[in-house]
Amino acid sequence: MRIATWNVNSVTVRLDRLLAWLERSGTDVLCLQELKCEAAAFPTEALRARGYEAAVRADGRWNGVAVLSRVGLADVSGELVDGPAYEGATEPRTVAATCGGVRVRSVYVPNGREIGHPHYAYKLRWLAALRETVAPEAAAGTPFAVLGDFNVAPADEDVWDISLFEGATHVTEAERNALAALRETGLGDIVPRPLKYDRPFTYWDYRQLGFPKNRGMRIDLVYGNAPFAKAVQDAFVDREERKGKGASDHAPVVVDLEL
DNA sequence: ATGGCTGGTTCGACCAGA
Repeated sequence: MRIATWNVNSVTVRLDRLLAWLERSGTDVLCLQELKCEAAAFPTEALRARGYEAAVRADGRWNGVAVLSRVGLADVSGELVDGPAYEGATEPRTVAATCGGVRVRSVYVPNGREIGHPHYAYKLRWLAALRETVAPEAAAGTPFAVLGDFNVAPADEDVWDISLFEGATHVTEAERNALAALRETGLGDIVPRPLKYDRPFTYWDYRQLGFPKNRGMRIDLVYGNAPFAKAVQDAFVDREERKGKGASDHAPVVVDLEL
């Protein structure tokens, strides 16, 4: 089974590339983030025509997540346990489903904007709620993984030049501690192969030739429990999808499982 | 063979992304 996660940065603009990528990659289960569409505008029919069911949570703003599956889609759940609100709204940033015997949760962790900004405190609260929500599933004896855009680089080598990140979000001790607490529920970091260069970056800024110069970050992560990790045959970043006109600024992370 | 932002919204300057 092939499972992947991809921040598509607007499913509306990216639909043709999404459909082409699904066919080219042969992905069975795909966790999507940053849909930027209303739930009613999600391309359910186009995906169904290609054999994929979809669990979608979206509200038309800068978030929105989904799980696509062509191997079954059951036990869909949305909200975090005691999940925080931002400016009074509970945002659609996660959805979980069981697909072909694997429990997956797609996450789009809040960006944080700046240290000290209310969005940064929200990000840390959101990660704490994620930990509480996934703890029982992580402890299960069946394969489970949290996949998505975590907006945190787990270590200094997960950004192209750590010296440029002083005082910035995505690399702070508090954010990394939140990831460590998440892993303590029984989840391990499934680190993908980069396919080119030495580090498996998953995001490159659109500006200043970020991709050609490989000024990237590894912020799209796959955290799997022991039964999931045991089934992993391969994992890689599909950087080909970052190329060309009309690419998302994130590349898909692909994981192959032998169940 | 990869190119100096892109997408969405308040319809066109501004916000958010990271």
